[in-house]
Amino acid sequence: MVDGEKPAAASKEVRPGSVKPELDGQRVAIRGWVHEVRDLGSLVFVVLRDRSGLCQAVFSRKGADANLQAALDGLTRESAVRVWGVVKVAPQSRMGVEVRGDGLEVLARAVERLPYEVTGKVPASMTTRLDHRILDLRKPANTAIFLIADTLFDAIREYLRGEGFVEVRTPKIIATATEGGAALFKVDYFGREAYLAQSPQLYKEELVTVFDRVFEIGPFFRAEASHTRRHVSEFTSVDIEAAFMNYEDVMRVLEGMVVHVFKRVLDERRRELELLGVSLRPPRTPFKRITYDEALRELEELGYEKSWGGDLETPDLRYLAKRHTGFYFITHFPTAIKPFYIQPDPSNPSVSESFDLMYQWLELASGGTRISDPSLLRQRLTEQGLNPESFKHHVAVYDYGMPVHAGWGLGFERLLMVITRITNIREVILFPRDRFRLTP
RNA sequence: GCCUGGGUAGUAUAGCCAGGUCUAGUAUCGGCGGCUGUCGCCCGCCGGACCCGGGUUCAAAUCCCGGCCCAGGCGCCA
Repeated sequence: MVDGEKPAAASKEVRPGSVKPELDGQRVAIRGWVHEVRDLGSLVFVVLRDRSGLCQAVFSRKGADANLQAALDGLTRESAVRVWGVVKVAPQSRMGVEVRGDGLEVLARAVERLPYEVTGKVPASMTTRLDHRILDLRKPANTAIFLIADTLFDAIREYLRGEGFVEVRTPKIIATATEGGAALFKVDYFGREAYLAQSPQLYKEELVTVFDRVFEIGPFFRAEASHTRRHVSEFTSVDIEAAFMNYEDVMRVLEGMVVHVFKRVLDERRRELELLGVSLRPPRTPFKRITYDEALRELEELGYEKSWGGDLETPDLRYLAKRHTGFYFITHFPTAIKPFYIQPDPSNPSVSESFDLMYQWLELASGGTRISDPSLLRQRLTEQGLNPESFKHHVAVYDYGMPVHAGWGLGFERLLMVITRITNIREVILFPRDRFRLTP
């Protein structure tokens, strides 16, 4: 930086993404990261980037003072810099506008040789991308995913609060397996055995007797050795639970929330959707609903016979997706394949008041009416081979006025996959944890 | 856990099936030089790699065995 060349006090601090033709003639200062440098000799183009977007600054070496010369000569990609100059409409530039640079200060220099091409000139494998995740996230299309995620969080909270839900946090370190089923991570809790929570299920049910409607957005853990594009060890769940509601009521909350989220993303994240090449349309409610029995019948029509009582497996769901594009619910699963807390249908106890929200063949959420009768709950615990003694704190709550209630859990990242059209869940998690990856 | 496929410069790949012509090609990258309108800038020169161990063979990036690491599918689930 040079005497007399410091940005004038009058220059306006702007982000790269807000350098628009409307600012023509304005003195600006911009902080960001060097996305690209194209050095033509006496003319140097520097593309600046931050989360708002890109802009081009152009510097002339002719007449540049020694400090600017030195800064341009030693400029490396991904360095954090401050650039100042005058905005000019520039038809000869593809962006249509650029900053005629007067000065450039390197705020934090990046090393010459990066392990990863942020500009995307060379493709990178998933492993390489995740090993250098911070550089990978700087790629505008990847940044876009998480700006959309930010809107998702906000839209979900906005919608659920609007429906009278109170945001809560339940423990992630627990003493016993909550539901059986999924494998849990064991942790050493001051010498005692403890586990990482796989869901807030029991806590959120208990909490409806206090707040009547609760929701939680939080991390949960599964120690399954799964190795697919839609499973990770640590994921984010959006959970709700509501007193005085049944499965049909919470299905309406769920589809309403999905539509609301789509609308907010469409309103606020046009640029990001464009970066991802996604054209979104909000789904229409009500979503299609088919029962488990109907699903079996459809499978049969498609030529895949399946005996009643088993869970719908991945291949089954893929077949069903041929008929059901977009969002749809599958309801009334056999009681036997559902967790102990699910309410059997009073008119036919072999099926339950349960549902899964599907997007094509991807399971996004599952939920249902919960058992509210204490003796039925104890009976179901025993039937599922669980020890009622380990659930005594939970079951006790049912003796203190537990009304009919219902809820669901939604995989946040899976919804994000649907919206961004990303097919590997690792890409929609900042720092994913899977069977093989614990760092960075 | 089971099944399939794969590991070549910092990154992404060609070569492998049909061993020798590979002192391993290309792109990107980094260094140096040139270039006043680039926008995947361009041009020239330079730099950098066969996952590890063993075996077969006159000869191994290439074939065989073992190991390590990874990707995907399934099961299970969100």
